[in-house]
Amino acid sequence: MRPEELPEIRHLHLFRDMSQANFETLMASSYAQNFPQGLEMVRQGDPADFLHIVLEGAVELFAQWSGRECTMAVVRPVSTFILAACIRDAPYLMSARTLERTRIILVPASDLRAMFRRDSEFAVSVINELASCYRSVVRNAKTLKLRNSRERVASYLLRQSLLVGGAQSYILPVEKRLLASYLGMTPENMSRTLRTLEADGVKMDGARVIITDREKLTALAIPDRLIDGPDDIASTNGSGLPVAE
Amino acid sequence: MRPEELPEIRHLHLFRDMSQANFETLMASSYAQNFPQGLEMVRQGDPADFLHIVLEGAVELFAQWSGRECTMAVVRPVSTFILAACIRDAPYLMSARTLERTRIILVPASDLRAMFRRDSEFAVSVINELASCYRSVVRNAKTLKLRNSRERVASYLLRQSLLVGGAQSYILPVEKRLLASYLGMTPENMSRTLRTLEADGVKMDGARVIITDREKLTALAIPDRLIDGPDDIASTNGSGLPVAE
DNA sequence: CGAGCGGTTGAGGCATGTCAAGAGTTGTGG
DNA sequence: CCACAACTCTTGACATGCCTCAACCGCTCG
Repeated sequence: MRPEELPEIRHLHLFRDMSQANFETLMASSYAQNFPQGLEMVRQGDPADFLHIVLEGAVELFAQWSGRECTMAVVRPVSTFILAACIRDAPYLMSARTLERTRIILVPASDLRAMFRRDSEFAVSVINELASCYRSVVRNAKTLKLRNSRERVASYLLRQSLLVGGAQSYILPVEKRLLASYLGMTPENMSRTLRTLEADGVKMDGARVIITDREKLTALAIPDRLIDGPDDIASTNGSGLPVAE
Repeated sequence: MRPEELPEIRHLHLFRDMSQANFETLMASSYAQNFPQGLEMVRQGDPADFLHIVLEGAVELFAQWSGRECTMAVVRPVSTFILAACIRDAPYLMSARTLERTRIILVPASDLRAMFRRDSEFAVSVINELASCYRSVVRNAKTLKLRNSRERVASYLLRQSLLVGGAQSYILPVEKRLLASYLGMTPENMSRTLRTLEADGVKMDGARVIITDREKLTALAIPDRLIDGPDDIASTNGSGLPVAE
């Protein structure tokens, strides 16, 4: 692990409040690894041996069942993932693959579990992290059950705009097919939906989103702080897809 | 609060490992309340002032958006709910209403937050509880995105059978319309789906479920431990709908 | 006994998925 | 540098899953 990386990790809410000595202990047993693009680094069902910290690149978390597959989240630097599985000492519920060349820090789950028993500040950080992540997934479930696909797309596009400072135009942070899977629809349906949304105040130009009538788009998306944020810790990471650990 | 209720609460994983003195302190600042059937006791968006412990009755957690509404979970004794909101000192993401006459213990959120900073055993319990709940919701999201409504019904019916000891016949723990909402479908669609499932090894007689061909039903449901369990702590409570806090 | 509610059934329509084909883009190896 | 392969994205045609609206049954409870 490069010395200049330690402050980046230390800066995470999860590691910010623990003692310096304990942080160093935890990092001493961890190690870095680089993965090429498109590599499945975690397979759902495997025992959760390591907390993963993304330092560079991007990781897709996805789930599989009966030959089907769907994107659950995208994790970008600097964030952690699969904390809950590590804590429960249970199998991963999701698989992970790299979307780009990616650099990861692996923190042994057993050391992690030992550490929050020793360092009560760290325990409090873990509690806050898990509570935030829990709320993110609940929000996700709400949008899936309460909004149709058209509304999900609209609210995603609007929310992304706010995340980049309310910009009238921005570039999608992920491929459309991945976004479609994340939003629970097929790429074809997504493509058609984007076309019809031109009548509702948003237009695409390749991967560029152009909001032509924010009021109209807002009327369709009906943003709700109990679904779309404002976010708790850790749910924004640049991909627009909340971190699910 | 009745003295005989304390051991029931103490028995929960969440409160099992803290010191007796601290448990008593926490309970001393809590109080019981009885609600009639059909009362909305928590409204989404309200500040989370109390952790709720269900001692008797049943509580539905549901979410609303733009005039629509869906059931997120049902909580039965003895369980807690809305832990995460209390920890984050954030607004409730879900509303709650009683399905029956219900007795609840209210634990002030501020005392709760103070307590896990003082009692490190309690902090570890909170961590485990949150991690379990997180995993429950992820499972929930997986079933919503990976299975169609027919498969969700089939796997629910099969899973319930296992929860009551692999019984060939059992009574639905909740009304069908509520179950439909929980599974993300309309009551009409649920009714029709149950009818067609007769060809797949399960038959209804009112609220009674009769499994006529377990193998056939299993082939349709394709149970998966990464979606359907085996459960972590706290996800089984008799309703068959995982507790979402 | 009648109102209200849960459940069921039918008819019809819309939303979404599936299959297929083609355009555009990217990456790779000759 | 170009040709080709692989992939994303788009579009069309079609099938179907699911919802909506409406009516009716049966039960419960005031």
